Amino acid sequence: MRYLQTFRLIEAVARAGSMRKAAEDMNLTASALNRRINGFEEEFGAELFERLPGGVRLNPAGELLLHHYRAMASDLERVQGQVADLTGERRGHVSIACSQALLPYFLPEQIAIYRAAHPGVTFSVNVRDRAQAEQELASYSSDLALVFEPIYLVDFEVIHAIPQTVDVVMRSDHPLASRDEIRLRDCLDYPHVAPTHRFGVRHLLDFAARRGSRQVSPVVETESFELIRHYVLHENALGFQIPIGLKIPNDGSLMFRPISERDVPPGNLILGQLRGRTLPVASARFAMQLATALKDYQLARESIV
Amino acid sequence: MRYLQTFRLIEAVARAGSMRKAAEDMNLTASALNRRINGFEEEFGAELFERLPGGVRLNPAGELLLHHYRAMASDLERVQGQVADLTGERRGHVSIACSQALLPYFLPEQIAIYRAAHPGVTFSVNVRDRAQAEQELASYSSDLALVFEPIYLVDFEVIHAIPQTVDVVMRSDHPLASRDEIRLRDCLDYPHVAPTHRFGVRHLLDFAARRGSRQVSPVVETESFELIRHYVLHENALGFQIPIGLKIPNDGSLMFRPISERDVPPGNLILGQLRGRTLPVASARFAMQLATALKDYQLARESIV
DNA sequence: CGGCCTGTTGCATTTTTTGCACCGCGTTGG
DNA sequence: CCAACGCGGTGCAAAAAATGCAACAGGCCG
Repeated sequence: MRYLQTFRLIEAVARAGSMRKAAEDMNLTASALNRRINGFEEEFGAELFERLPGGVRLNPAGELLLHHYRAMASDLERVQGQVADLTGERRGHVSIACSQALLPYFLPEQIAIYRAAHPGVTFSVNVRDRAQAEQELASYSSDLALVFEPIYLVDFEVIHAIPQTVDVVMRSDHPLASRDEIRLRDCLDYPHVAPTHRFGVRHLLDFAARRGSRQVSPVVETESFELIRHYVLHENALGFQIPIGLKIPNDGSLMFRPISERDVPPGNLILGQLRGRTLPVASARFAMQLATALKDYQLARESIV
Repeated sequence: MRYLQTFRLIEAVARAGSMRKAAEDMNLTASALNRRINGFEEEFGAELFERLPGGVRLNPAGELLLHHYRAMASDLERVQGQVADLTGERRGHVSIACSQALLPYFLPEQIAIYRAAHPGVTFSVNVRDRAQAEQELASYSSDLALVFEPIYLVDFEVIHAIPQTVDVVMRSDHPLASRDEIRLRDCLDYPHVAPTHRFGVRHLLDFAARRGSRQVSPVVETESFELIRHYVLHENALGFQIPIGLKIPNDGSLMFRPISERDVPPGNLILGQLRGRTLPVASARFAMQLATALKDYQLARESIV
């Protein structure tokens, strides 16, 4: 939409922190950009940027306007999707911010199912930790968030939630593999590999360990759950992950078991969106599919247990 | 905002039903307008109008887009209001759709109170019946609605409600003036003046009369409550009105008494807005003031009775 | 059929936007 | 301490976009 160009320029300036840099990014002369910004500010009735020596920065008015623009642009996309629906074929784009655990099995399968029914719909999958995911929603960068143990913010609206235990991942020949019930203290006695504090799994572990006057002291600390899963095969250490990100490999080399709920209570895997926002049709439908799939997943697990 | 001009043109075309008429309204040539519309349709990816012989009409896609525009324009105004707040002085505009009963006393007083505190805020007061008022909200033509007995629609969100009896308005020398309790059947035996069916008062009267196998048969039927109040002075007939629109005149010529609640149950005077909409600051604050004033008004009446 | 209204298009004109060169200013670094 | 650098802002001419005017094609009505 050409008429939104000014807003895109404002956004670029805000991002670059400098008119000249933004001008280069947007393939424009600094002077042209400068005049558009000044012109808009005059028309709008207020300055949008603080002019600092060395660049510019959004002032509160600019923040407000930029937020309005993002909300509006997102709503326009929704309308375009609805119109595309009207004309027959289903097009659109779904952007989702999610935790790492969803990457190996759950999300790829769900996206494939959706795209089989609606080939015109494209996807963006952004891997974000629980704090980033909600900012992602607030800035309209993602339509949906599927996150383990998010830090609840006011703007976060829960669509669906399922509990997830924290599981121990280990080699089949690990001493703990034969235990009926795995206690946290047993895990901490063996070498273990854990995610960093940014992740919900670690948060639950730390909390539970402190309660038992113990401490999580990983031999390897990482931001990658994929690394955790592979590392335990080498050192025969323990890893931690939520079950939705786990699947017993065919060769039986790896196995996983929940930590006793007496020690570590289950966390929540939560599907959410920005509060009060009307999602584009494609995203709204995908959200419904995810909610159903999560529900089915939970029912299946309960019936096994 | 100059960049919204295309949308304003689209709205004008939709309103006029013809590009040439709209072009005249907007001080443009038909050719220029035509090209802007066609250009936008191409950019948008869908036609907005059905081309009929004799003019154009919005198609569903156009309806959707126009609704998006109105919502967006209203949100932009909200942002401008917030920015004005930021820079110190409170500016803004409040538009309210209301029933006639609010015109003589309640609304003028409330607006004056608000403007005394915030001289920068201007007002639009649109008199609408209970059906129109909600369409007024849905098209973003009014921020607030204050209506007696509205027909609830899905898009209507109640901010505050107070009950209002249906009162009889009469001259002090009317035979019913001395009665302790006024029954509906007594009223219907005397010549009476009533509003048309569009109004909540009449709706309640009709309903109550049917229940008693009677019928409202006014000697004068009108859309103006002001006329009702003045007419009863001449013929010495009975009029009907809700108490918030009534005040005993100094000369004591006119008086009013509620109809027994056994016959006509009280209706609701309801302050509402469009569901889910974030109101501009000025409107939101005025709504809060109105809600408080309505509450106080109700408390004051209850303490008298 | 002819008048009348509709949306649409080619072309000249006007208005707006852009690019280039330059200014003034504050920070930075030799 | 002064020169170099990067910043936002401005005057002016060129480029681009929007507009007005006139004319065209097509449906409707008397």
